[in-house]
Formats: sequence, structure tokens, C-alpha cells
Amino acid sequence: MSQSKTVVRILDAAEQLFSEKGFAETSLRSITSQAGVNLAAVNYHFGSKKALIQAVFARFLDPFCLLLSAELDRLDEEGGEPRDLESNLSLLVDTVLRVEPRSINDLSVFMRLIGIAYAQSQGHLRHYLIDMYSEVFQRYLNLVTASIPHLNKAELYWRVNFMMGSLMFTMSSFDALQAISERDFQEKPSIEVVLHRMVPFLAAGMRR
Amino acid sequence: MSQSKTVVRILDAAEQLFSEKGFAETSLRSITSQAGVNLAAVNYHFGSKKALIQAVFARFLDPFCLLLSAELDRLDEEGGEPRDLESNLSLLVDTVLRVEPRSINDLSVFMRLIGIAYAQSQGHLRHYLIDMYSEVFQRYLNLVTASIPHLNKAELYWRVNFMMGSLMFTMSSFDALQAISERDFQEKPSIEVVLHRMVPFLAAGMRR
DNA sequence: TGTACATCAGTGAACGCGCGTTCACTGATGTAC
DNA sequence: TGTACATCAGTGAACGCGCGTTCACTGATGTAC
Repeated sequence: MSQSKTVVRILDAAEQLFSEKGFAETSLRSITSQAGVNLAAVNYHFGSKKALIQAVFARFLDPFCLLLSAELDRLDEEGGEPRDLESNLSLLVDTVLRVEPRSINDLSVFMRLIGIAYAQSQGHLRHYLIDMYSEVFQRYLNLVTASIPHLNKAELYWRVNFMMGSLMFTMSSFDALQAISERDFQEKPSIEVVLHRMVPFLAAGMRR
Repeated sequence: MSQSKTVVRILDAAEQLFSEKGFAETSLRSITSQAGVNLAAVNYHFGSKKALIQAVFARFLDPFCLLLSAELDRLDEEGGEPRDLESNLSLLVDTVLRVEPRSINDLSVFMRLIGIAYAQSQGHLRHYLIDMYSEVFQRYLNLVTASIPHLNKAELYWRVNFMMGSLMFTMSSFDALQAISERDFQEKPSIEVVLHRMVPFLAAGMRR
């Protein structure tokens, strides 16, 4: 299952169709037909539809977690004083934006996928994502915690979730939100611009 | 399709199963079996699975929009100065909480459904929800806008979306978040408490 | 260089299964005369 | 009051369809001798 043309074409098509319609609503027939490959190729290369879904996530999340992990290692080694909240929020945003763009169709397509995955919080996908990625996420949370020492843990917990909500929602609906912005305000900000616009919004809420 | 016992049992079961697994992943057989009614009863009472899905949403959103609409009317009649931001955010939260609790299983179950519906932003459901409810929503937005006159429209637009993200995410994952809070902090705040805790967080971000 | 065999990406057709929907039907309740 | 008919909630069994998966197969490329 390395990087044959067929594998990449299947991943690209799956990513896009899943993000448009959801997992159950997207058939292997529609994926393979959009990819221009044989129906049986999905099971040949990935083994099952379930495994294809996981592979779509791994293609973005594996490099992302490697990058974030490396950043966290670097900060650990450096030691020094706790960084301010805005820097730590920017770190997350910048790391998302640094992920090799060629590995996926488009960042906003993948973000919509994350939104879908989160919404249907049952099932194999949730367990897969938690198993694979929760450790890095926890390390990042500890970094954020250090920036807001005046909050008790329970208060911090809820605010982190409020923050995650803003991030997930905005990124997962980015295409639609951008289109509305263009229509109503003749502004079409890139995902970079919008994510950086969120940082002060989130920081204000977190500090409050 | 009024309020026969069978209809209510189907709606209750559908609401719960949809919120756990999503729409496509939930079969009419699992719904009718959990409801203890005949398989054909769904098509008899609702006409199709699609219409059942819409009915599940209407059961909560119709009363909610009536309540919110009435509040907006009241404020329009009263006239007076623009209210402050916190009051307007609290109005939304309080109206959600005022919806007849017996009309649905549980508020957090319904909120998870909203999250799922939003995530798969394609398809008939999205159009149905926009057609039915966007007018009231726009009226509410105008109220919020009046509380933050110093923001230009584009800036306000993005912040409203950041805010919606926090609200949707928190409410749609409420059960899971509450369980983690209980395990880690021995606190099990009700949905009322958490929603009111969000108001200052959101207000700080909106004002910033 | 030539031959035999192994490996591997990809194929075409078929498989059984669970799905949403349909339909002829039942039995209870209401209505007209 | 009794009878005939209409309405309506609900039923049981079957329908065709699209789904994920399987399997025997092909053809290209690599390897051993």
C-alpha cells in the first residue's frame, strides 16, 4: 500500500467525497469511479472501507503529529519561562498550516472531514483517532495550561473545549463561510488569515 | 401524523439512534425495533426516512423558534437602548433551555444531532433547516450586532462563526465532556451551568 | 541470451446481505340511515 | 337499536436495489539459473 498512483487517486477521491457526504453515504463505487480505478482496487490496497477511512485520516494526521511533536520536543529542551497564550495558540495554527500541502487535496476539505468524524463520535473511527493521536494532543494541552496559571483545572477544561469548538467548526465549514464572506463583504480571506484572526478571539475568552 | 403513541415512540428512538450513529448508519429496522413498533409504521406515519429525519428536527426546532421569535418581538416592541452583549447571548441560551423538555429525549441528545446535521453540510437536511429556520436566526444576529457597534461587519461575521462553533461543539459533545469532567474533577455540571459558563467566554472573544 | 517461475498491481464479474419501500391486508372505531 | 360502510392505525411479507466484499484471473516486471 505504498504510494502507487492508484492508491493516491483513491485517497484523493475518498477524502473529497467523504467530506461532502459523510462516510456511510459515500459508496466505494462512487470513490473508485471518481478516481478512475477499478472497484476492487480499494479492497486490494486497503483491505476494507473501514481501513480506507482510517488511511484518509492518517495521511494528514501522521505528518501533523510528527511536526507538532517535534515542536513540543524543541520547547521542552529549550526550557525557559512559560510562553504566553497567544504564542501557544499560534503554534497549533502554524503547525496545521505547515503540513505538506501536497499530501491532501486541500486543507479545508480535510478539516470538514475532521468535523464529520467528531460529530459521529461513536464507532471505530473515534477509537482509532484516540488511540493514535491523543498523546500528542495531551502534551499540547499541557503547554496551553502553563500559559494560564490563574485558572483552576476544571475551568480550564471547559474553556479548552469551547476553544476547540471554535477551531473545529470554523475550519470544517471554512469553504462555506469563505463563500458567504465573499458574497457579502467582497473579502475572501485565506484559511491562514482566518485562523490567525481566531487567535486573539480565543485568547480573550481563555483569559477572561 | 399527529401525536399517536407510535409516532412518539418512533421519534424518540430515531432521535437517540441518529444522535449515536448518524443518519445513514441508522436503519429503519433498528429504529422500529427499539421503538417496539412495526417496520412499516415509519413509512405509514412519515412517508419516508428523509421525512422522519426532518420530523425529528422539527420536534425541537419548531417550539424553539416560536419562543425565540416571541422574545425578539417583545424586544422590538419595547424599543429602548441596545442591550448589552451578555444579555443577548444569555437570551439565546435561556431560550434553548426553555423548550418543552418533554418533547424530546434529552437536550444533549438533540444537540448532538444538530452537530451531526451541521457536519454533513450537504444534502436535503441542510436545505430543509435553512428554509425553515434561517429567518429567525438572522433576526437574532441583528440583535447581537447591535451590542457590538464598534466592529465592522466582516469582523463581526467571523466572530459570530467562532462563537457558533463553541456553542455547537460544546452542546453536541456535552455528554462526553460531562463524563470526563466527572471523572477528572468530580464535578458534573448540568447543561444549564455549562451554557451559562460559556457566556462570559464568548462575550470576551466577541468584544476583544 | 533464453527459459521458467514468482511476485504483484490491477481487473471483471459475481456473491450474499441489509436496506428503504410497497402492498394487500386486519381489526378497531366512527358515522349515516 | 341494528346494519352497512368509511376511515384509519398498524401489520407481515415481500420487492428490487445498491452495497461491501470476494475470487479467479490477466499482464507486466523482476529474478534465478
